[in-house]
Amino acid sequence: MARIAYRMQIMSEHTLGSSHVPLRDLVTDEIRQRILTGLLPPGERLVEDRLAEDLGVSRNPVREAIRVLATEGLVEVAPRRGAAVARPRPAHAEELFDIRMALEGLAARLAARRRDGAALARLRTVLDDQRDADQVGAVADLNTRFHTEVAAASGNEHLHQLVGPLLRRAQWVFLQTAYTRAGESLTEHERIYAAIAAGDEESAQALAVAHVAAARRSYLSHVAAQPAT
Amino acid sequence: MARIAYRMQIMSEHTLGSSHVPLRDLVTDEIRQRILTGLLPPGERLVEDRLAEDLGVSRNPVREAIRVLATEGLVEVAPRRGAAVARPRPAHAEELFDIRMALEGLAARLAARRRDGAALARLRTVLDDQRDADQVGAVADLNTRFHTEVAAASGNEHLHQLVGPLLRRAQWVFLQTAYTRAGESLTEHERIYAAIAAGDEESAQALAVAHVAAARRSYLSHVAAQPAT
DNA sequence: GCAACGGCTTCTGTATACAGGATCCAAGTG
DNA sequence: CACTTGGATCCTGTATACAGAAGCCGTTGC
Repeated sequence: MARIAYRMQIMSEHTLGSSHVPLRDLVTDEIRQRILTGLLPPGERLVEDRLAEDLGVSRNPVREAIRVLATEGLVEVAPRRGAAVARPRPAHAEELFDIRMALEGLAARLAARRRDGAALARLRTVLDDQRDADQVGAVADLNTRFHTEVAAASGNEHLHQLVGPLLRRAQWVFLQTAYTRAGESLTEHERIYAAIAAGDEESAQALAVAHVAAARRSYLSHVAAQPAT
Repeated sequence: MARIAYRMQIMSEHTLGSSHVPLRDLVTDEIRQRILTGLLPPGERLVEDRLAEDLGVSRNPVREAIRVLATEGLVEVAPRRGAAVARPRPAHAEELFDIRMALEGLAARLAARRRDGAALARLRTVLDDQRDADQVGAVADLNTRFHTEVAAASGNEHLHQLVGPLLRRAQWVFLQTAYTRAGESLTEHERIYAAIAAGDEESAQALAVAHVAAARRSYLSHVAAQPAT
């Protein structure tokens, strides 16, 4: 309750009272964040009343948020039995990697073709932040952020819209296995950035695909070494 | 109103009273269908009260349906100003083609790798239906259906889940330009099917990509010849 | 004649209310 | 001892209610 109310406050101050972000959106973000950070673990039931009371709102915004999160794939709903945080199965991680290679490769290529100045600047900023980051949570967020920005830099709105949820799910799956790969990630990101900035479509795509493929290999050996928790 | 109630009836009979499909899902399907068939044209405002009365339900299921359709990208919502059927911009069509080439290429490859018997049988059925279809609406639906089934045959759940909405949007954009490409489509589908059935990953992917690329070229020349309606 | 202002209408955002299915526990029965 | 059965409880699905923002329209002042 306090939390949402607080953020609402911040929002309205920040936007000079113009925008009036609907509660439902704040609720959606909040629940998503709780899932992504592991505060709501996989399998946890999302009881509408409890969430509503916890966030200090009525059930309606919570319900709408749950529908949205369900179409994003973060929660699973069973009719008349309610929603629960989705349980990522091992196969899901592999599936995600396949898709990410295809889409992020495309995104990098399009970004290189486009070479949009503002987008490149944002990428540069993320990379600098990534270099300075040291907290585990921040590292993961910035990693996701970089990939998101590449998708944005592609100029393909749909692609950006698709990659967003995909990356969130990937980050979440990683979270479940307490796995990161910070060092290599940064240098590979730098290479991808360089290729995009140089307008080298071919390299950009190849590097992006290789980057995801490397993450996949690393991830697979990680889960193999440390099986089901 | 009658419509939804009727479908509810059918549903509950069909499933022997076990499933009890929530109204919200029926409402979602109904509105989506109305958008996809053009009954609700782009830009049309989705006034909750009117939809609710029209479908014989209250506003809540309608609201939840709108949120879902919004995350699918079929409707656009402006805070405090309500939802409207999305307006596809020309650039969107191109964006969709890029993404479809990447994802459907991947899907065809994975399907060829997998060669699942049941999935192949479903594909075969769709192709046979497609050969017999003659009504414009049916042709478009079956075309979409084939692509969806390929995604399903990939065995990659996420991919299937991603490609579904994508195809719906593509079909819808096509609808706006009153464009189809039935003949070529069928023969190309047959080739893709053959490659998948033969387990030829490389060909399957190449053919799928070429198929979408051909559709793109054809579409672009079509809209060039017959500009903005 | 035109622009600013104020009230009205419409619609969204949010809360509350109520009905009925799902689940669980306990007691009874074979 | 396992298995069913009845009821109580929890929770979802759906409807209704109400407050306040956005847009519209007529009016008023210049």
